Amino acid sequence: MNLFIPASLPVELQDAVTIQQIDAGQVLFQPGEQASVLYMVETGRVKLIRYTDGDETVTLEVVGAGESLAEMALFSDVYSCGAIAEARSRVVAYPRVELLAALRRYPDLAEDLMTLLVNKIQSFKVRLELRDIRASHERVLRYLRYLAQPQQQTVVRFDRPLKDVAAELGFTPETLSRALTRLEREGKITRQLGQITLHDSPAA
Amino acid sequence: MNLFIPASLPVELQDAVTIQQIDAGQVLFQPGEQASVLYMVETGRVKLIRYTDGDETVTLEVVGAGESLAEMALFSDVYSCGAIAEARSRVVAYPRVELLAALRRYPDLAEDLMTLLVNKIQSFKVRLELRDIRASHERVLRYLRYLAQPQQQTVVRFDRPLKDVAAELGFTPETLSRALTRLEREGKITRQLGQITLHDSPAA
DNA sequence: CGCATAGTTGACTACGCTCAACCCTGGTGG
DNA sequence: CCACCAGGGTTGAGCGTAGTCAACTATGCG
Repeated sequence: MNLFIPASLPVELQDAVTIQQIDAGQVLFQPGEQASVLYMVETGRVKLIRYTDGDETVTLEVVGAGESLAEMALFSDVYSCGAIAEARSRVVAYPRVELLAALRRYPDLAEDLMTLLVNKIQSFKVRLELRDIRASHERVLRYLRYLAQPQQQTVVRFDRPLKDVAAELGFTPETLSRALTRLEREGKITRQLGQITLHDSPAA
Repeated sequence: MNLFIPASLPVELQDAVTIQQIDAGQVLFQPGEQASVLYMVETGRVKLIRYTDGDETVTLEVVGAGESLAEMALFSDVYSCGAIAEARSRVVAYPRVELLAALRRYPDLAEDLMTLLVNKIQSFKVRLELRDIRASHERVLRYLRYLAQPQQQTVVRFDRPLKDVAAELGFTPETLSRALTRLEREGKITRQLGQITLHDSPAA
């Protein structure tokens, strides 16, 4: 029973679920809309954005495959931010009421969702921790190590433009670029063909 | 059925739960310890911290009354950060296995917890959004409005030293101080007796 | 072959950090 | 009761670093 594999769900939920294909740039929902659907990203990438007073947009979160989206739809009435696909994506849409009912009936499903939520909290915590590192090159280095850690690897490859990575780190593209060149100059990393390998990683 | 009111819980969970009094500065758990207990803060304030390479400590999160703590204890094996009471606090300790069992048996309980988790995700999102505002006075203003909004009020009163607030905002105490005086000078706020009242709030 | 976009590099600016001094309050002890 | 001290808060001066604006290159696409 896995929220990302519709076939594994109980039939009554399968009936309620819809799968949506969205192209890059397409809008999934806008802030203020009736929040009646919770999404899971099967493939692709969706970003959550918020519009500030000064007509700029801030990227709150980038949701990749295997992550949930708009969890607030479970208990809140309206979306507090907008969702736009960064790349062509497939998302599973769970209508709120049916999902809530299924969560009550199937503890496995509830546990699955709770795991997702807890993991998301963890990743937010990591992102906030990164923001507390002022020096750009150190923040970037920490970020790279964090990405490499799970796979126990020393190689990191980005599937998205560096400017998006910069935004996630809270930097401008220029600053990220300089940070990377500096790390390379210092011998901490090497770059080739868009993939980064880290050296001497005393992962804290 | 409310996770912060032990009396409202099913008896088998009541038996498993313990309530702890901790004084300011006291340690609840340390990073690396066996993560077998999830906590809810009844009263007081507990901060989650992480130790960086350079022996400094970073405050990841300040958990107040009515919030959960160490949710990762549900599914992870070790605590990834430490918890220290900022003030004398009462916390409810839920042993992991018993809690998981109860969550499976009582959908209301599960829903309650999911609400907590979703709310926490929301608050993280807000904090992250704040961090994207560079100018200190604007970030502070947004923060104040965010705090005032729920009570539909224009008055904010801090129950903790400004230096802690500064840390949560990602500033040094000096910067926060300057930002506040600037906001006051610009007529956006007024300060008196440690409480802040905001004016002309076009809450976005 | 343009055109758009991403990435890089440079020069300059701006703003938050650091260090320092100072004020103020509360608590402690003579 | 006052002297002393500690900590929080404020203010000032100078510095460092990320942002901004700009130009240039490289790549991909119509």
